[in-house]
Amino acid sequence: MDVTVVHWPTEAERLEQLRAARRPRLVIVEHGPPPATTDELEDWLRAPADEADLRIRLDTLRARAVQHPTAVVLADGVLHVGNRLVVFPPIQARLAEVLLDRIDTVVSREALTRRAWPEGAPDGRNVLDVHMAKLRRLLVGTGLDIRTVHRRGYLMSYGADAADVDDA
Amino acid sequence: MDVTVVHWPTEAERLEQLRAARRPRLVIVEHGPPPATTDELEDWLRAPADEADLRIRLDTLRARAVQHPTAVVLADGVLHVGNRLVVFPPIQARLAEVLLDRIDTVVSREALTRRAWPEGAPDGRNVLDVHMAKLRRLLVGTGLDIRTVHRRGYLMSYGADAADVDDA
DNA sequence: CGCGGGCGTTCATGACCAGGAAACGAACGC
DNA sequence: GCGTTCGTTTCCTGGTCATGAACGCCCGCG
Repeated sequence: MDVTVVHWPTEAERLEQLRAARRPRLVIVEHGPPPATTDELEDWLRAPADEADLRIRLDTLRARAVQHPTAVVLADGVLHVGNRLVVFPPIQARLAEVLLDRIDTVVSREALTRRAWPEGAPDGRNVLDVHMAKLRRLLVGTGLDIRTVHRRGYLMSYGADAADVDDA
Repeated sequence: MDVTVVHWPTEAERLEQLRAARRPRLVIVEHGPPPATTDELEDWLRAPADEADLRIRLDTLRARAVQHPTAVVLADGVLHVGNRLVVFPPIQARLAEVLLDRIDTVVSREALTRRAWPEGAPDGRNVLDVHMAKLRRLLVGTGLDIRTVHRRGYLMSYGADAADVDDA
């Protein structure tokens, strides 16, 4: 997910497109007032832009974009986050599905169990825990994050994971 | 909800407080790199700040703060503040519910006790106090704040948390 | 037919959590 | 000051979760 630099007001139309696509963007304001928005994926700078400052604002935007990883698709045991692909074994895949589905809300262990083992769970007292642990490990680096809510279930959300920003 | 202007690095500590309280703030950078964050309630400018630009950035921050209502939703033991999620244990969750429900008004200890322990309170003379203390701790960083009103109960409101910043 | 990899399950152990109780100090209001 | 109310910390107990390691199963492959 990279940040686009766009000039204003010369490239107004391009800016429009970027906004619509919800892509992070930095506006270089050549003259006049900067374009108005409250979108946190947009920032601006005045025209003779200091190189270092520009880089800093770009970094911030990039970091924000990662925090809200626009895309999360899942199909066939494959999770797609940002530009990363993770492959899950069947059980973890089903768990991830439910959790994503109800992201930011608590999902009971019971619901999870039902989805993970549609035809009856095994009954080690502990199976779910183990699979959650494995799932967690598969998720590191994706910006996705599972918190456990004591005695109530689990909760998936976009993480304080501190995604590793590898820029080119 | 107003935006605070704070200088950097001179007032680093004050900035810390504002962040914790999740109050919108504009950092005036006197020298060196600006403080790092991805929080959309923070922005920065270099020191000889242009008056008009400053006003614009302030406006943006204010708009974000309103839009992104220091909002508070609660469901299932999860408190949603800004873009942050906090998970409460059952008793604190119920306490928080009542207090939020009647935000900015005093809630009697008695009412709190009833809600927290629907089927009869335990009777350490002191249980409620303890749980309030715990609740308070869970709330730091959310911008939410509990004041006690002697002999009458408790009162929840949005941060006086860092409102009056007069420290040594 | 034996091997190895991937996956699920089981087990053991230790960390962590919530709530209650008690203790002690601080703040309150007369 | 003084009794009372409130805040915070500490300890304790039952219970829940996390995690690594071992085990077994299925299946494809040489």
